[in-house]
Amino acid sequence: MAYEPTEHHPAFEEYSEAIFELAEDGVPVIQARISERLEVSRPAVSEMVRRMEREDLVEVKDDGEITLTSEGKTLATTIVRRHRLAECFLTDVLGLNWTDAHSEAGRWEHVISPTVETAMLKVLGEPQTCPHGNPIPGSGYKEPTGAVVLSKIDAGDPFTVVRIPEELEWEAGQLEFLESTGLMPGRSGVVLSFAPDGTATVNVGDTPFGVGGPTADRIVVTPGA
Amino acid sequence: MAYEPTEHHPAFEEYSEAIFELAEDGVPVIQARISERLEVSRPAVSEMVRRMEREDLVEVKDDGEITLTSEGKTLATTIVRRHRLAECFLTDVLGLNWTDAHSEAGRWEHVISPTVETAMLKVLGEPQTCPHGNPIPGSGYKEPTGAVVLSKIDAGDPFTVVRIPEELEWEAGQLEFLESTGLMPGRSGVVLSFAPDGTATVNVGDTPFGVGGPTADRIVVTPGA
DNA sequence: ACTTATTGTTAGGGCTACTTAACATTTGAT
DNA sequence: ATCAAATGTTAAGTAGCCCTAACAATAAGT
Repeated sequence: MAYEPTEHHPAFEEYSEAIFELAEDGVPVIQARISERLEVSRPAVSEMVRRMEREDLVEVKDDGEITLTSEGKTLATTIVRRHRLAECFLTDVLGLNWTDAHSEAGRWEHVISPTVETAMLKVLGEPQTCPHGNPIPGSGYKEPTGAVVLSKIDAGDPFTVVRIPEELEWEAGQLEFLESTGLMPGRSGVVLSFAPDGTATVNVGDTPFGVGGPTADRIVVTPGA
Repeated sequence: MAYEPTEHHPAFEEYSEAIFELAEDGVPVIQARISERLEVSRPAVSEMVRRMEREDLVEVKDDGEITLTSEGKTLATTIVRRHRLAECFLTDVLGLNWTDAHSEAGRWEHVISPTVETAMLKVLGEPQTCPHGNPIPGSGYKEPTGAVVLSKIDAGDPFTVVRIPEELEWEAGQLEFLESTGLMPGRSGVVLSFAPDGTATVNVGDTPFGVGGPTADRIVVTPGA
């Protein structure tokens, strides 16, 4: 019981998070992209953006680009931090797999209080990234220098996975696939070849497998083993 | 993100839980009591009860008594189980105090999935009660024979705390008080005296303290140390 | 018996967050 | 330059869950 609402409406949390992550992924932050990511209609986004503007969470530039205000950024980083912390917690403490952890964290992020957040940080030993390698805001994490996307690695060269951007986590089956192949942060492998359509063939374990062009364009790696 | 709704509306979860716990506490389950516990207006309860009746979660007897259908009972015990499991988890794994654990669990109960529930049970070693001593539905817990309320213990006699009913957990400051005095499940003490108004003076540690009549009427104990 | 308190219901709203349909505008491609 | 695609907005409506005000019925107290 005690269905205590959070300081901000859950929808505001959700939209702020989406805006933050789109920017993080290098996607232009416009209403249409938010509509796609949250799977809501464009009018719904239009209305929410207006409300968030009124509440001083976002600003809309003349060209339609949406940016978070400092208040909006605070909200967004709080939710993203809780999301990624929850993912760590769910995998490390509760033993969930990558995929489940991601979807569960999507609900947990809205109910984690400052008290619990602190307790989780302590139990986990102040992690700096989520299990997919994405930085936990406020942890002081610095992405390794020389990080590039997988598709930039030359055929024949080795690489080490840095992170799976949030954008890919949303594609159905993507996390399952990456987890099953072992293409996960910290793992090293070799790019065997590239097909004309951009598909990469890589090897991080026993068996080579193909990674689609758009996916290889997003996965962040460092050159070398 | 991924603000996935649970199978049932959160409000249905909340109402089912309230109904279950009122019955558990021996309070007649009528709309007025639900209204008080959930702190919503009577018309709101009236409407929700009608909707839950339509959805086959509850039945309303001629005298106004509300009972859960088997479907309603399933929902209620699920939520109560998750609530109490979360309380165990929050205190044992994350180190929260009694009071915080109770209010946090009020939100957690709505986001815990079957997968997480199973994982928590495993990590906690299949607990049978929450930190306040209330049974976790499905755990097979049996209340000790001879359990009575504190006010039934004779002055001068020893007792051991069994549980703090859910009803008391909702009173502001109650859990803080009980935790600070050490009047918690498993702890033993002695009833020193009863005042004419029912107030009990008890000792479970160094310093005797008073427990109000209505509270003493609810706390469940077993006679003996 | 009469008054008061308790309980449930109607009626009339409100707010949030969503939907579809329709339209206007902008952008891009050829 | 033109046609199509992409984008944002209005309008109108829905569902969920809540509110106050007002009223009717029942239960209880003196």
